[in-house]
Amino acid sequence: MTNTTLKLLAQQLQISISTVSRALKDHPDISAATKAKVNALAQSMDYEPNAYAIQLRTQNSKIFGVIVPAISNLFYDSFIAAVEEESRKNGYALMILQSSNKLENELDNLKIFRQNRVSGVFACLSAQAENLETYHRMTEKEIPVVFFDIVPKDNRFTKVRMADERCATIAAECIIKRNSKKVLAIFGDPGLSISQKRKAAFQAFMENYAPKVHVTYLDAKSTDEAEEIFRKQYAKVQKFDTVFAMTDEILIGVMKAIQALEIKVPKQVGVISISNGFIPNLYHPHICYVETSGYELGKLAFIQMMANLKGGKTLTELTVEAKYVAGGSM
Amino acid sequence: MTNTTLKLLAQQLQISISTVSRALKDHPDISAATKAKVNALAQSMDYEPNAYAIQLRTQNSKIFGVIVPAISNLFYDSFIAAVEEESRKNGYALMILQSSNKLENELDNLKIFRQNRVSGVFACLSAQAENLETYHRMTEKEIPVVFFDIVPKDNRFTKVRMADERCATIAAECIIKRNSKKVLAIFGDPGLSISQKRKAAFQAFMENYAPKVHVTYLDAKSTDEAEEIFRKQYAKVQKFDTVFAMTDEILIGVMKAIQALEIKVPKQVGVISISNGFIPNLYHPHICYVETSGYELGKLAFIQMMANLKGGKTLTELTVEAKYVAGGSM
DNA sequence: AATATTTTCGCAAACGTTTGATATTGTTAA
DNA sequence: TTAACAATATCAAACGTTTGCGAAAATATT
Repeated sequence: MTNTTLKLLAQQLQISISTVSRALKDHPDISAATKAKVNALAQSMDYEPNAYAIQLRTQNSKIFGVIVPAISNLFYDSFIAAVEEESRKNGYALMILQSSNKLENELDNLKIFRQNRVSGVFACLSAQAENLETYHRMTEKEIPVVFFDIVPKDNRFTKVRMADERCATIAAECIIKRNSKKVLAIFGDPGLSISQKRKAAFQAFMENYAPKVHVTYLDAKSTDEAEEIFRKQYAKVQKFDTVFAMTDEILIGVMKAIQALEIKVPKQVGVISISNGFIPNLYHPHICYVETSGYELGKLAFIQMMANLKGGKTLTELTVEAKYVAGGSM
Repeated sequence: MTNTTLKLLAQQLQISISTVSRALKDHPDISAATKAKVNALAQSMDYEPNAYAIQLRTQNSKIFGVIVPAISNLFYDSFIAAVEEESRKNGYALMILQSSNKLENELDNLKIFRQNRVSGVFACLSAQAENLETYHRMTEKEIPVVFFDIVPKDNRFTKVRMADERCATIAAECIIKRNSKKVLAIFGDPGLSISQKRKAAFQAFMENYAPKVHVTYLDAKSTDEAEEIFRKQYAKVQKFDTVFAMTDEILIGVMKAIQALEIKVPKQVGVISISNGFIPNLYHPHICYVETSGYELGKLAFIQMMANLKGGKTLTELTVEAKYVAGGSM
C-alpha cells in the first residue's frame, strides 16, 4: 500500500504540487476555494506529510535526543516525563537512548543523534571519563547540548542540575537541629562530581556550625555496600544516632540493615536522605528527605534548550532549588 | 557550520558521488585504493550520513515507535530497556512517547509515528476505549504493530503479554504449600481485566486444591487503601497468617502497615506478591514474589516485531511465563 | 592483434517536500 | 483601451542519498 503524497493529491485535483503544499499550510497566496478542495481530499486519502522529506528540505528534524544512564530510574524517568511533556507542546518528539553508564554506548547514541540530525541533545554524562570532544563537535555544528544532573566542569556548555550543595546543607541543618551527637554520613561514588560537591558542602556546614558533632564520612557505590557499611558501623561500641544517605540507592541499603537489625526509627536512629520522594515514602515511618525533583529539572532543561535554540548562546549553569520534606524519621 | 556530505567528499577527491557512496559501504565494484582514500577523507571530515536522506531514498526509517501509558513506571521502563537493548543491536533506534492513559495523546503519538514513517510500533493500549481503527490503518500501510501488556481482544493483531492467570496460580500454590490456614488476598482495581483474571485464577485454584483454607478476598485501588485493609483485617480476632498482594502498589501499602504494627515477617505473617522484583527486594527479609518481568516481555515483543518485519504475518498472542522468586517472607 | 571479458567508475533519476522566481489570470485606475 | 496591479497558481531547483544502467579502462582470451 503506497503512501499518499503531495504529488498524488496534485494529480487527482489537476493542480500543481506547490499549490497543494501551500494550500495545506494555509498560505495566503492560495484561494479559499482551492484550500477547501485540497484539504478535503487530503483528509479522505489520509495524507500524512513525510517527516523525512521535510527534514531534508528544511534541515530541521524537530526531534530532541535524550541520553540517560538508565531509563529504569526513578529520578531520570521523571526528568524524561517532564521533557516529553514540554516537547510535545512545542511540536517536538523525543528520541531516548540509554548509556547504561558506558562510554561506548554514549558514543553510539551520539552518533545516532547526529545521523538523525536531532535539533538538540539533553545529556546526562555517564559515570566514566568525560568525552567532551564529541559534544563539542555537536555544538560546533549548531546542535545545542543541555547537560543535566551529571554535568561536565567545562563552562562552555549549558548545564542544569540540582542544587547539590544546597541539598547537603539542608540535610546537615536538620541533623544539627535534631541535636545529633554522632552521625554516619554515607555518600555515593567518590568519582562523581555530584558526590564530591555534596560531601564538601555537608562537611563544611557541619564543621562550621556544629564542630563538636562527630561525623563519620564513608562512600558506598551500591545498595549492598551501603548496607554493609551501616552494619559495620552500627556494630561499634559508640553507636551513631543519625544516618544520612546521599541517594536512594544508599537509603535502600541503610533501610535493609535497619529492618534486619530491628532498629527503631527514629528512636534509636534518625534517618535523612536526598531523594525525589518515592523511596522514602515506602517505609514506616516515612523517611525525612531533601527533595530533588527530576520533574522540575526537566522543565528547566527544556527552557534552557529553547533559549539555546532561539537566541544565541546561554552558557550558564542553572540549578533547581531543593526543599526539605519532613517524615517521621528524625 | 555546514555538514559534510557525499557531494563534498566527491568534490574533494575529484570523483563521483556514487563512487563515494559505494566506497563507503564497501561495494565490490570499487577498488581497494579508492575505498581507502574515501574512507580516510570521510573520517577526517567526520562525515555522518544523513538519516533523513537515506530514509527518503530507501523508505526505511530504522526507527521503532513505543507507546506506554507512563515512562515513570517500574514495569514499563524495564520493558523499554529490553526493547531498546535489542533495537540497538539491530541498528534500530527508539522513539518513545507516553499516552498518560489518554486517548487523545495516544492518537497524537500515532500521528507522529506515521509522519516519521517508523518501521514498527510497540503499543500498550491506554485504559480508555480501544481505538483500533487507527492501528488497523497502520498495519494496512505495512507498519507492523505489536501490542504488549494491555492488549486488544481483536485477534488480527500481534500481541504479547504476561501470563496473568498463571501468576496468580503460582502464588496460590505457594500459599498452600506453606500450610496457611487463613489468607488475606488483596487484588487491584476490579474494573481492570487484569485484576479479574488474576482473581478468578487464584480463587479457582484455591477452591480446587485447598478448599478448607479460609481466604478473604478484597480489592484496593491504591497503596493507602491496601494499608487500610490490612490494618482492619489484622485487628480482627482470628488473624490471617498469610497475605497476598496482587501488585507493587498493594504490597507497598501492606508493608507500611506491617512496619507500623511491628509485625514479624514471616513468623507472624507470610507475604507474597506479584511484581517485577524491585519493590520486594527493598525490604528485609526480601518478599517472595511471582516475577512478571517487563524485561522478558520486551525481549519477546522485539522477537515478534522482527518476525513481523521479516516474514509475513504472525498474528498470535504470546505470553511470557511467570516464575516464583523466593525471598524470606514465606 | 583483434576481440571478449572483467574491473572500476560515472550518469542520472528518484524519494517527497519547500520556496523563490515566474507566469497566468482577472481587476482597477488612468 | 491600455498600463498597472493584485490575486492566484505553476516551474524548477534544492535537500543528501541510493542504485540501475551504461561507459571507459584494464586485463584476459583467442
